[in-house]
Amino acid sequence: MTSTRRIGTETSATRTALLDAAQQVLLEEGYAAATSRRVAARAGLKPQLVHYYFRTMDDLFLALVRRGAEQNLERQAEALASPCPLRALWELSNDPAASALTIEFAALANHRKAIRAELASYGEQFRRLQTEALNRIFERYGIDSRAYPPEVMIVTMTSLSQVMGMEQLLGMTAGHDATRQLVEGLLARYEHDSAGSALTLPGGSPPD
Amino acid sequence: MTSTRRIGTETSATRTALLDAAQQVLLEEGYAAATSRRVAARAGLKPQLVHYYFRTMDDLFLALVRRGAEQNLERQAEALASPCPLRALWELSNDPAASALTIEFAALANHRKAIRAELASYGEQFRRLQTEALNRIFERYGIDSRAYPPEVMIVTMTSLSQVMGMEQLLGMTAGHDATRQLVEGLLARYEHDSAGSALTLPGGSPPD
DNA sequence: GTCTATACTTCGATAGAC
DNA sequence: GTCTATCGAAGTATAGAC
Repeated sequence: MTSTRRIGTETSATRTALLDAAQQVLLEEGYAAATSRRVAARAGLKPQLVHYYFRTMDDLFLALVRRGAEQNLERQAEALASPCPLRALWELSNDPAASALTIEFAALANHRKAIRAELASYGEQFRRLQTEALNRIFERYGIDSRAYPPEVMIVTMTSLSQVMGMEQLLGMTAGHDATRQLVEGLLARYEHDSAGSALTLPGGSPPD
Repeated sequence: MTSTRRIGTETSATRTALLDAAQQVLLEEGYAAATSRRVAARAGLKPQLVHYYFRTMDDLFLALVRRGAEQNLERQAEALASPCPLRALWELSNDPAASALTIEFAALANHRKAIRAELASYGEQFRRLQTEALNRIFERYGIDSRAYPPEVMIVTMTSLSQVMGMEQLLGMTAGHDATRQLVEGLLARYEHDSAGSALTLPGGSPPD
C-alpha cells in the first residue's frame, strides 16, 4: 500500500516561504541549482522541510508552476480588460523576470513529464483566453481577421517578447530597438498612447 | 601556483565521443542530467575521463557550444548563399533539435558566466552575418529597408521559430499553422518555391 | 501539525598508475 | 599520452521525535 507519511498544510507560512525561496533560486541561479538544500537555505530553513511540504522536488516545481500561472492568469485578465488591451498585453509579456522563469520552466519541462503536462495545459489556457479576447478586439478595431488572424498576432507578440527577453539576459540586444519601435508603431495605430506607456515616454526611454 | 595536472588532446577520438554523448544527454534529458557520470556512461567510458579531457564540466559545455556554433555558422553561410536565402534561413531556424539545444544552453547560460559570454558572442556573430546578408537581399528584392529594417525581419523569424519549436516540444501547437502559413506566404512573395522546400514538399526530405 | 536525525546515492574533481 | 582508484561534498528522501 501507499506509505502513511504525512505532509504539511497548504496554508502554512513555511510552505509559502519555501515557494518564494524556490522561485528566487530558480531566477537567480537556474533550476539545476534549485536543490532542496539551497532552497531551504535561502528561506533560512532545514532542507528536510522541503520534503515535508512537497514530498519530492517535482512536487515543489509543480506547485511553483501552478502558483505562477494562476497569478499570471489574473494579470492577463486585467490587461485584456483594460482600455488598451493590445498594449497592455505587450507590456505584460515584456516582463524580463517572466521571460527568465519561462526559460527555466521550459528547460525543466523538457525532461520532466509531469511538469511538461502542467506547463502545456496552462499554456493552452493562456492562448485560448488571448485568442478569444483578440477576436473581439480585432472586430472592434476593424482589423481583417482573415488576412491577419488573431492567433498569429498572439504567437508573434509572445515570441518576440519571449526571445528578446531571453537575449537580453544573455547580453544580446542587436535588432531589439528597431523591432520594439515597429511593434509600438503598430500598436499606436490602433491604440493611442494616452494611457501612460512606460516604453514610449517622450524624451526617449531611459536605458536600463 | 597553478596545478601541474595534464589534459587530453583536442584531436582524441575519446574526446569527440564525450562531446557527442554530452550533446545527446543534453537533448534527451536536459542539462541538469548532463553530469560527468551520465555523459561518460552514454559514451561507454569511465566518468573520470570527462575530467581528463575537459577538466571541469563548464569546460565541456563550452567546448560543446563552440562546436555547435561553428557547425551552425557553416550551415547558415550556405543558407544565406543559396538561391532562396530567406526561405533557407527560415527552414534552417525551424530545426526542432536546434531549438531544444538552444533552450538548454540558454538556461545553462543563465547562471554560468563563461557560457553566457560565449553564447552571447556567437549570437551577435550570427545576427551580424544575417543582417549583412539581408541588407543585400532586401536591396535585390526591392524591399524598403526603412519601413521594414532587415534586423526586424531577422529578430522576428528567429523569435517565431525558436518559440514555436519550444512550444512544440511541450505539446502546444495553437496558432502555429496559421503563423507558418503567413510566413510562408510572405516568403513566397519574394522567393518562388521552385527550389525544394523541406517543409512543404510531399514525401519530405530525409532526416539527418 | 511541525520539524529533525539519519540513510543512502550521486556529484565533481584530483592524485597517481600504466 | 591515456586512464583508474579514491575522496569529500552535495543530492533526494524517509522514519521517527516533538
